[in-house]
Amino acid sequence: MAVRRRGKQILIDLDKGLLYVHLGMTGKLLWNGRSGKYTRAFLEFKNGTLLFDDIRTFGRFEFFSAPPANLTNVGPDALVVSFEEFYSRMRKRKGSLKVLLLNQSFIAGVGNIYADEALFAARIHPLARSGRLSERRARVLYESLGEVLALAIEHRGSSISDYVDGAGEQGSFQSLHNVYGRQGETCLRCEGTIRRIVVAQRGTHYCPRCQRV
DNA sequence: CAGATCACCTGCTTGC
DNA sequence: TGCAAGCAGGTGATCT
Repeated sequence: MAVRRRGKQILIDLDKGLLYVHLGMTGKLLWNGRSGKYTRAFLEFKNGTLLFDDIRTFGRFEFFSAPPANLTNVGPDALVVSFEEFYSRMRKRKGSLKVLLLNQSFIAGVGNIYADEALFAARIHPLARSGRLSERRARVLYESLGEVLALAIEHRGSSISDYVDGAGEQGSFQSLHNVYGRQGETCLRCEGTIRRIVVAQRGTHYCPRCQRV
């Protein structure tokens, strides 16, 4: 049984078929866990049971005996993509950078918090046009994104409320947020005040003073 | 086909 | 105190 990941997608190869899992916002996998109010699905194996719990039901837990070819129709993983590919594909886009970073077909694995944090680290305005970013600034963004994601993984992500993962642990990256959720507070890098706007239906946080278009 | 908008769902927070 | 309204977010459907 091989377990793979691409972006936010978890793919588990079974003897016959494929299990596709997406945790959405609040999903978690439990091995031999106790089923409860939020257990949405389970799969029994010879040596145990895989449970899928999900409070907000944004996740997916699907078994395919014959997986469709386009099941993983997402771009290269954000931690794997080369700068050359990142930049050349970015240049062809006309929309804003925030939207592009969230687009899983561009690169896979970046969520709302990490898009805001990466743009802040790179000093780039979330509404900056993707196709107009200089190569030098694109490289800063690329490196910032890698650093933000690596640090977040090291801290087991950002836990909302009292959410715990399948191992019963909380993430702690939320205490390291430099811009996400800090609207109205002073920028940690300059004298600006963090602003919150809505982009692509998502809360977007940035410093209007040190993040340039 | 790229981009924009809406809907889905549930627990927590806010306001009266 | 209690209850209603507002909010959060990943993605897929739908429309332009």
